[in-house]
Amino acid sequence: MDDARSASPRIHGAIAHDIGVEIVCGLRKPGDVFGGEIEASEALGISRTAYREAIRILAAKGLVESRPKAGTRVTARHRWNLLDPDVLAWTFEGEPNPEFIQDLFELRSVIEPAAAEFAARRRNQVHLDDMRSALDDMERLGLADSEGRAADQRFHRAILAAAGNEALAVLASSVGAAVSWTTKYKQRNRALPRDPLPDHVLVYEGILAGDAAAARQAMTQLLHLALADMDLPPRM
Amino acid sequence: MDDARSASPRIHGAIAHDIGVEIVCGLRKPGDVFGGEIEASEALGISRTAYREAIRILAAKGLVESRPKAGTRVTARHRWNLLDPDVLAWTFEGEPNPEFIQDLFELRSVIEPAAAEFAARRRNQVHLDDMRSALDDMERLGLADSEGRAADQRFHRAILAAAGNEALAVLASSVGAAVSWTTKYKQRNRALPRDPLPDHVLVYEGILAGDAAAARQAMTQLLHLALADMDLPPRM
DNA sequence: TCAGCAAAATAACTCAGACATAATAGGCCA
DNA sequence: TGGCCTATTATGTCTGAGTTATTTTGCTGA
Repeated sequence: MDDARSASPRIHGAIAHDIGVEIVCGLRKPGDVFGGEIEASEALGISRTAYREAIRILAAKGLVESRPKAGTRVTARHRWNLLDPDVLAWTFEGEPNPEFIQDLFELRSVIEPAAAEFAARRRNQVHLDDMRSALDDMERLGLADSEGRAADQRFHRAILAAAGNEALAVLASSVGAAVSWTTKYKQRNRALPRDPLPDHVLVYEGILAGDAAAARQAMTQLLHLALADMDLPPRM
Repeated sequence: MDDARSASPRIHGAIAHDIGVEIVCGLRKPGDVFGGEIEASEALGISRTAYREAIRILAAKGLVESRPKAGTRVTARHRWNLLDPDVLAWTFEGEPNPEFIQDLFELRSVIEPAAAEFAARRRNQVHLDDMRSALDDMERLGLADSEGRAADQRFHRAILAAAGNEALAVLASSVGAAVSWTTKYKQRNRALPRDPLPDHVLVYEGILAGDAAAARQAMTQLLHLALADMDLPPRM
């Protein structure tokens, strides 16, 4: 009937997805209690097994908490793993809170310049080759093309690899994906205020030269450009 | 017998914990396949239900992946949610990779100065009062005392609250907790190279004055001090 | 009236066994 | 050799029963 589901998620995954979206979208608020397993599961038309596994997934991401007798309820928002890839994706399926989007952009503006700085210090030839290659593809294809945007992401991934910090890499990867949801969401129907390629090249040159300060500065500049593409009101 | 478990984890939680620790400690390597559910569950002396729910938890954190016929296997490390609070805690139960610890310190040295900077711009009186109060407790109790260290954490939490960035806050909270595991792990049996309180006061004064650059600088200084307490070899 | 304790109620939790589904492996045929 | 088709197998799903832990209720006694 209403199978707006994606490829082939098993039932528990699909239910976890659905309830997860309901939570992050605010349809279910912190403190809200789920009906008992039997009622809730048969309300969804699934078995208790599948329902329970879905709840386990949500609990693993800090979205719900279940205790005997007390029942299962949505946890306080500060307990949520907001940067979990799934939670992030679910958040951007609905219409995410503008303030949260700002938070993510801000977080990226903290992470990526630092990554560029580290990359300038620790890059090796392979990293530089990857960046150069991605840059060439970007120039050849342009950012209007989807492959061109893939090249853009390759460029950023190469920088993260060069930064040599695993924790930073997984974090930036999640945040970067979320931010790209946003830009895709807005369909980038108008031209960018300025060609972004020169800024990318500046970042690359800074890293190539091993100039940490220059790389950081160039990356900051690049992100400001991306931010200008959004119509988010500037924060203080 | 071997009940090093915390409060009252249900079976599935306990098993998820145990297997999770085995994975992050490298006892089970990426690509390793788990035996079939029936064998694995009865090897652990539990039912298939509980075993499956444990696997669901691990899958939600990106540590394992299971597909029909192919079986359940440990995923590649770059897929792991390294910053998930549980994964972080499990990592620090074993003897974590020194490089990863360095990564976390480095990540904190990226996040917290930025948080201090934002806090200097956005703090209100309540935030300032919280910081001041925490600072007073720290002075009164000292960092040798456990309550004194709790005050230290309150200080940092107040800064994060003042920074007004939810994503930054949850992230810093996880990383900060992990870093504190490390320092507790080392039992801080020797005196700090310098009294950390003056540095804390400098951070506070920067935020109080609304001087973003000063707050950032002071926080960076503070973290360098904490880093010096560890015996990690300095990176380039 | 209230503090403390015991019993009942209720929800999640665990177990066992069966069947369904899907992806792989291997054989079969052209 | 190449592609298709079947058999295998592990995960996925369902059902129903029984267990456990926590909250709530209600009782008792001070």
